[in-house]
Amino acid sequence: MPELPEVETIRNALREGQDGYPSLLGLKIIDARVYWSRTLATPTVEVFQDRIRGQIIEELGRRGKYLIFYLSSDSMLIHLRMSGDLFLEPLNIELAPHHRMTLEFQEGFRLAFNDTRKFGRVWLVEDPQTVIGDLGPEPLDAEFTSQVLWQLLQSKRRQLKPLLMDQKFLAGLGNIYTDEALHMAKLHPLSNSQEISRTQCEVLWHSIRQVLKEGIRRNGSSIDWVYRGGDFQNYFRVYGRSGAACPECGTAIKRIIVGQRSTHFCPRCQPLAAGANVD
DNA sequence: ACGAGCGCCTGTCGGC
DNA sequence: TGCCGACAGGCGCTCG
Repeated sequence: MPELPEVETIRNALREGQDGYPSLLGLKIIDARVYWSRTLATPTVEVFQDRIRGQIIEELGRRGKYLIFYLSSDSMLIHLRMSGDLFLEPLNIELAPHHRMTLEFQEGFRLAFNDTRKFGRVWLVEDPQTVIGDLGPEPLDAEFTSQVLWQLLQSKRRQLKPLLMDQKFLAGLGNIYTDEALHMAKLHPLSNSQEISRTQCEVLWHSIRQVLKEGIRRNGSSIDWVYRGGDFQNYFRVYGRSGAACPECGTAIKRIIVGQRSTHFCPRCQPLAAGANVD
């Protein structure tokens, strides 16, 4: 489910403490339980439990959509994929149906990784780079300038939307924030990366950062059965709004499939460059 | 290099 | 009511 803003929201909540629970920083993991073994990308359940027991959470980080727990001697990375969620709960309550893994603390509560669709993954490794080493730039970092984006766009010849969602190209954008950024930048999702002008690239760079920052400011989006307090879903310009009026010009938002993903855009605000033939 | 198709999973929703 | 397909915030793989 989550994209960069949702992961950042979770990271902040776990780092600062929430709902009467303290920050996880400095806490010792006294036990780990895994209820769906494939949730663990590496190592095996037995090794995971053995290695993580007794380690202290030193820091909580994020890279793209990965949440990173820096522990005493290892790093644990979590990717929530489509339906994953993390929350704190008392040790004594009954296990919810979709809990895949829990970490227990001596303070009497646990961190639960709940993941209906079982796509989420957890890694325990010595070096986080072995998991996140191939990710593209971090979009909100100072080093990610419009010039960097420009050079990246020029180095590829690909449809804009799948390219922006490619985590090796740029880390953190998913289906929602890509559609939102492309609408803000007035670019068609199927436009080719090499057709983008330097000026359009500048606007796209700004739009990507704008939608991500607004998502974070609103604590992410809450959709369907997953509600964690964010309200960015109430401010979507195009995502999930096919048939509704474009906030800029009133034209009906269109929905097409691009790269096997639902794609929402305004056919008037986001025209395809002449020559290409797509609705 | 690029894009399409499929697999991985469970659940919800709308149409008939 | 029941069934059935479409669809869901992701990503890795294979195949042209």
